[in-house]
Amino acid sequence: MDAVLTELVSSGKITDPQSAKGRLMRAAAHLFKTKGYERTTVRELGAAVGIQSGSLFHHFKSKEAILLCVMEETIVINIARMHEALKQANSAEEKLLALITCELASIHTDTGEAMGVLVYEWRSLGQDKQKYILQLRDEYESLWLSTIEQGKQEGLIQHDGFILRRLLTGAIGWTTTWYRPDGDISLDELAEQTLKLAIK
Amino acid sequence: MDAVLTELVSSGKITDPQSAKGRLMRAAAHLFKTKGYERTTVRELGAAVGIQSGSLFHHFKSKEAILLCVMEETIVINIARMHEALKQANSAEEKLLALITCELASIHTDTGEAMGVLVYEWRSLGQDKQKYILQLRDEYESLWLSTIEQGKQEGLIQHDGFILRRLLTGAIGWTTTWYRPDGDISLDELAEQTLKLAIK
DNA sequence: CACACTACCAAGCAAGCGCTTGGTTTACAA
DNA sequence: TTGTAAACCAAGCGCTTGCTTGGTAGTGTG
Repeated sequence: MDAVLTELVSSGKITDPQSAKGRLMRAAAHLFKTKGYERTTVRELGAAVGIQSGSLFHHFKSKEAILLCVMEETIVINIARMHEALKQANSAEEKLLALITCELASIHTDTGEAMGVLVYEWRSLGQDKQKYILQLRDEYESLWLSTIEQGKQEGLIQHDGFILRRLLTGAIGWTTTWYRPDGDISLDELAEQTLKLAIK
Repeated sequence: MDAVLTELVSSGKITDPQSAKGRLMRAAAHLFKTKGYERTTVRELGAAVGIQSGSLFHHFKSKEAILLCVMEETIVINIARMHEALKQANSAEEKLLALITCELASIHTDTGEAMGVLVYEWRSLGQDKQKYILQLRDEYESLWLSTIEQGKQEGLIQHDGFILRRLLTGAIGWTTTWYRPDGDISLDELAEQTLKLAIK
């Protein structure tokens, strides 16, 4: 558990991963990612943490609330980690690499399954919850856009900012389907290759 | 209906879009894309084409069979269109642009909804069907890889071929969530911008 | 006209779903 | 030791799901 995470837990902004609720959320993220939200039953969720299905509703008021909570906390964690990573970067190129590395890490380390759920299962939320999640991501996205804008001013980037960001979102997000961190190529190498899409 | 599509229909390789089955498949693609496969009921599918839910099973033996058929035919159509587009391209750069344009078109024209289903709903298929679909896409992918390889030999591309293809797959596929062909930027312009990810 | 075949309907079944309820155990503070 | 609240179980309710069944119009063929 890194420093950022510890801070978020002790300030009450996210659930302690050690707690019953936290373990349930990790199990839920795993099942939602591998089976999909709709195909995961509350009975499976209960069984995954060793309780009856009905007992889930002591912790969450509905199955959808579990999904929402998983998404919510993942965003909070990764925004915090992104801010932290940007602190140690100076030039636009360094910042861009930091953002890319951060986003790749969010997909391929501890929050990986939750991030997959965020990308693949947002339609399972009711419309108001979808808006709420989108709003949470806004802070995240504005960090990206301002960094890209800086890169354009430095002559590093030719693309339109919005378009480039969205193309990169897709490129990075898709790695969840094919990249394995324990394979031939390291996360940092993958980040370098991804950066080369934006600059040359 | 373009020439490629007409040929595929008359040779029996894909269902006539005018037929009852064809109309059902289009409606299914639409519902699966907007609501997701699991959240779409057979009653909705029936209602969408004006028949009872039970009558669906006269055309397909199961709901999953509808999903499979939608995916299958979309792949067949787009492989054919890709071959056609490559015929008119010579240099590696032209070929690459043709492939990108083709893939973008597959997502944003008539097969768009079915392509979205292909990307978002493959987990809803049983394992054997998943393998079958993956196998169908192999021909498609090998066209991409050989073109990228040609680009590398011409010094046009620096990236590793496999990695570049997968990054591009993600970048292009993700456009389904944000790009609208009737918006500010044309499909061809988007293709150009996408090409600039790979070459500079 | 008789026959066969395709396309459909009306009704409903068995199974599985999310969630509720009433009661019991556990943990810990007073 | 007692009181209280959190955490959980056992049972099952009401509803929806994919799919089946038995029967019926409509259409073309000999």
